[in-house]
Amino acid sequence: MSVEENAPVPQGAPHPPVRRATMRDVAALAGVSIKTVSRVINGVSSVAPPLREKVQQAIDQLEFQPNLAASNLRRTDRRTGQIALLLEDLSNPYSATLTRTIEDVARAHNTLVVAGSVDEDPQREIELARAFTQHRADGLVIVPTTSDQAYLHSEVRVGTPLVFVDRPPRGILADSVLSTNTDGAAQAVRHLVDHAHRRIAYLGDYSSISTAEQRFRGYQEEMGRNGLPIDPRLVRHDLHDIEAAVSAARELLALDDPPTALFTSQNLVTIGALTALRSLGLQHRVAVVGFDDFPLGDLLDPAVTVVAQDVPRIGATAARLLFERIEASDQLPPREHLVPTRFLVRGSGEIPPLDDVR
Amino acid sequence: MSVEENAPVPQGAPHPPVRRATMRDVAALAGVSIKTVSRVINGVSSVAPPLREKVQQAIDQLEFQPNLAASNLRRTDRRTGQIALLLEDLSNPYSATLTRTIEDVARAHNTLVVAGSVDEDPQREIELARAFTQHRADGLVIVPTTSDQAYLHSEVRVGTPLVFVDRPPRGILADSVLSTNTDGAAQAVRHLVDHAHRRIAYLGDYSSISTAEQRFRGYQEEMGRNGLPIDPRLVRHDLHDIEAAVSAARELLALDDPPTALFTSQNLVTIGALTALRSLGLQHRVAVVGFDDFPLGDLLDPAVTVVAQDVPRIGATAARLLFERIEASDQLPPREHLVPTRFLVRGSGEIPPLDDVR
DNA sequence: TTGAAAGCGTTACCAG
DNA sequence: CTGGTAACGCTTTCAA
Repeated sequence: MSVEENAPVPQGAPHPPVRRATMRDVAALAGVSIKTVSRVINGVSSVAPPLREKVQQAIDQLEFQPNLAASNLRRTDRRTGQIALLLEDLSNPYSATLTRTIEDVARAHNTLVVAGSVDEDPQREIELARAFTQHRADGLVIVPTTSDQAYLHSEVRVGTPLVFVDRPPRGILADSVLSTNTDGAAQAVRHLVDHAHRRIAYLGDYSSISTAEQRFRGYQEEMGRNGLPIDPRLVRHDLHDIEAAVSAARELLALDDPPTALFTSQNLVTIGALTALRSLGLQHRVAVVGFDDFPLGDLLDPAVTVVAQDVPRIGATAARLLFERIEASDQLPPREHLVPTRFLVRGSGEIPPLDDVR
Repeated sequence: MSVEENAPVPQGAPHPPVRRATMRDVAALAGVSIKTVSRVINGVSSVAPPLREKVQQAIDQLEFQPNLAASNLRRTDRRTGQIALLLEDLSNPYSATLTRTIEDVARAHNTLVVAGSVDEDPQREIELARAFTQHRADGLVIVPTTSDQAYLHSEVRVGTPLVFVDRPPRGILADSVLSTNTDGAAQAVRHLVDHAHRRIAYLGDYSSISTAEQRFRGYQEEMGRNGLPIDPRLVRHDLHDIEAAVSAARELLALDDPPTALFTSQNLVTIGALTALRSLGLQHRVAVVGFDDFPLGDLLDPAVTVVAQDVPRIGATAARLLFERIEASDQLPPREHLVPTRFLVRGSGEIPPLDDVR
């Protein structure tokens, strides 16, 4: 039954843990009213220095920590000091970087970040959004997976700030922050054309994803502008993971008339294509330009030429928009923000076409 | 006073947003008491079906969303349904994977995850911990940066579950989940020795970091066990970023009697060393074994042999320990959990030593 | 400058 | 099975 006498303090002591001190406890110990304690904690000026001193001592002695939830319940501004992020997958670099950038802005606004992974599962998106709503997050940043976000109708109605990232909202009007997907893809194709390629393959993610669709459009349009026909055998949609991309790339390269260059519309697809090329010993013979940068893209041999999304800027923009709405009184109409992609020339996109067999 | 009649609903409507419905509103509309609404929402069985039906209709009509903060304030179990993570940096793969794994466990416990980056700044750690505490997170997972966590004393006292990851707690007793750093480092060195290396350099992070210290110990001990002397010129501490590692590696390789193998004790240091080797054209001549895996480590040429931490298992273990304490009534004494590293042979660690000039 | 009372949205307790 | 009343920990309102 004895308590450890020397530090450190053990976790899970045999006794029921001590109750947290409340303002009432502090007030009692300091011999003042609860309201005075509140004033001291909130730094309201109108407290006489000696009183303030006594209260502060009581706070320190009791190791008092105010309960923000209780505080916010009564406060006029009704802010919980938390914003929520609905992400594709917290563990992928895009989501992780986005979260980090938003966190930095949030910190400046004295706000914490709660995040969840949706994993391209619409049901999960709805559940997560509901959970965040019931926790009364001050605002939501959403990388949507659902085809329609009308389920957020009631949140819009009560004025919860919403910012969509990567993919625009459907069924509701809200701010969004998007990359210039079509332009970026067109630039990639143009780069390959400028390097004398004519048989350029497209390897893309699920075509139901709006970004994939836009990137494919950029590919199509740029091919057209250069008078190049699109060989349907060189177009592969719906590649969502490395495995699928490896197989698709291998099949393309096994054609009688294989492509001399690959445009891969997404991170994992690029990695899959590179893996396939490497296994065939073709990594220095077939050109590759990928959409989305990835870690160590510059350490590979050849280094990978990519259309990089400016994720930090996307995150910062989204966070800025969100806090503008959280803190502003007058609400402006929703806007769509475009963040330009950056083209990073690093080697794989500058490989010349293999000599054709004519 | 008119409401938009057609979808989509605009964000930032000119009218002041509608007030959220409360249980009181639902009760009034359904013609029942607030308590009955509460029962319906919490799925308590003892509500007559017809009543339940009426209440449910009112809930749907008003788009009522319960306020969890208010609920938790009154509830006996006092859980907020949120756990907090104090991480090194949300955007690095270790932190991101850890977060994701913990999120998965948390989801099964109907709990959300709020996370923050400490950036190796002790002051930031303390501030973040205080913020999480004031939000009354149900438990904390901490990758500590401070040298002493006595500042968490009051949290331990009131029984907030705490789990330390990657580095053990100091100044308090709490659960921890650690990798087998010393063993893993020793295994790396042994591997190099088995491949006939004798001049093996150590490149490590800040020696103040306990994991770096342990990994260095593993290096020392294994060198000793093999009767190999440690040349102080081949030991470089306090390399915390890629830049520093590049410089250090270049210096080592410029020695009259350079190392034939490098053991790098951390992610960024490994990348720096590889960068230096590549720039010198030595990537196929000098062996490298790194601690910590990194994305695409298997796509480089040569692929990188590493001692990989099992981050998913670390995260799952930490989350499991946390929820055991959150949900258990009887508290066991804190434990230290060791998660074994995995040795991944991929190429860079199997390069034989260059012929010495004797 | 200080404090008493009411209230935030919900659940606990105990009658009916 | 249902509801009234008190209470959670804090801020607001208003009076002293």
